[in-house]
Amino acid sequence: MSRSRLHRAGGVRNNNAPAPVVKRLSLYLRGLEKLADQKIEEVSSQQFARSLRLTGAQVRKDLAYFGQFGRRGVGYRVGPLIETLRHILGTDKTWNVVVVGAGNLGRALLRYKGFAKKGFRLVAAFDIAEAKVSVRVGRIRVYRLKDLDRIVRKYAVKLAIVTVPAEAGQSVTDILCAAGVMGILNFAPTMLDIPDGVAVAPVDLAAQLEQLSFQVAGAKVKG
Amino acid sequence: MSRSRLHRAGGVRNNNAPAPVVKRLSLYLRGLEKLADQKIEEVSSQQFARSLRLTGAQVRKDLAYFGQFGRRGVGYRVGPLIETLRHILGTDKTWNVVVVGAGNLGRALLRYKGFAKKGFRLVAAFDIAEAKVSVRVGRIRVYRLKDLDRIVRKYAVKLAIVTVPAEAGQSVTDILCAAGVMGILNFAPTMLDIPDGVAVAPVDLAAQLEQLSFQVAGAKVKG
DNA sequence: CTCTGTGAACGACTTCACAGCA
DNA sequence: TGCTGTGAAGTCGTTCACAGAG
Repeated sequence: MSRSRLHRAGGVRNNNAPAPVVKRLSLYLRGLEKLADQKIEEVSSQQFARSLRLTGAQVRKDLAYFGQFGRRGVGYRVGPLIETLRHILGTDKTWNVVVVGAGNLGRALLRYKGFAKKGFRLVAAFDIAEAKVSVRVGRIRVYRLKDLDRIVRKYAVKLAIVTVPAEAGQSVTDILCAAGVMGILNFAPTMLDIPDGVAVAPVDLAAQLEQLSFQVAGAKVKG
Repeated sequence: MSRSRLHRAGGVRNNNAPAPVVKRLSLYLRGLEKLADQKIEEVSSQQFARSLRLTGAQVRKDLAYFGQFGRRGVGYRVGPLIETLRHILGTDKTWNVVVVGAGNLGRALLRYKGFAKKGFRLVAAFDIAEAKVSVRVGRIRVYRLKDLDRIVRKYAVKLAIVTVPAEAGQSVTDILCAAGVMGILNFAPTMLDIPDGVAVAPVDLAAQLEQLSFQVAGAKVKG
């Protein structure tokens, strides 16, 4: 394909890329942002891949799922590619996000600065414990669960972070989905039943440690 | 293989299973623990798989990487399989773990009860900020970074959780590896250089939200 | 008959290798 | 020459389907 209209327009293809590719897009974006901090304006797939412990071919093929962003003989322009990836990932616009569960983890996430830099704005938190309700964590207020529907609609919230105990995970999820939330970052160590069209990203911290345990204990067997 | 010595001894094969299989092992363990809570003692691969949104064949094949644990015509015994999976994952013994970085996230993890249930004991935390040093978070004390080597050796710590800013990730990692840590759960949004034999599990929370953003924004295009 | 364990078939992702453009 | 974009080849994981045990 030579100098397609798509390329000139800066358009983005979406040939339903495999999930692993989309996962790496986030990694690429982070890597590119680091290069931009270093005032590096151009990078070849090879150079860039090395810093991520991948291969140039993989970077090129991954990006090619979405369009033609490189320049032959040169490489990729860092700034424009950052813009493009943000557009693909949908983070060129700001997302309002709520946190359900104002326990230790929930409060820590409410204070975490990293989300804002990536285009996510935490707008409210929710908890069932009266003691936690109405207080502020950082700038964000903790509401009663019964206010969830109202607030989610008011701020057009599409993404939620769930940090409640496993037992409460499903009921909270039902409330979120009913209110129109379309994506859930789930820290509750339980499987959530969700309607079609809603996405869940599970994060099981204990399971992550288990994986390390396996690798460390297993290495002993081999070596 | 019929009634092998391996099976009767309750031994565990390790035919270097693929990473996705090992990842699911943690999921299986969680699911089985839930069944055990419900006093369910036996389960077929089919039944079990349904609750995890997988197929029976996949569950059977995954487990078969490590041995023969089922009974034909019956299914799997929940209790013994839990023991087996813990043994495979290395969590039948307790691991001492340290947390480096006593910011919001680090402190939240220090208070998180879920680790203990899975065989991980947090023994100490570390931070560079003098204001955070010497205080206790829950039962765990926060030490100066210069005490890390001593403490890690004293408690034979092999696993660490890193919750420092991206810029500090690498230097903290070097100190951990020098002290003998073999596995790092990394919340710092940066790529860590580690010696051979050391394992890293990266957890990029902002990237997880990006994945949801992609799915939610992308769904709009299709539907 | 039920359900496991497992080769064989299939499909998905990655790597290779090179044509084509700058 | 240098580097991208991409079919073709190869590898890895999943699903199928059935023999065999209980």
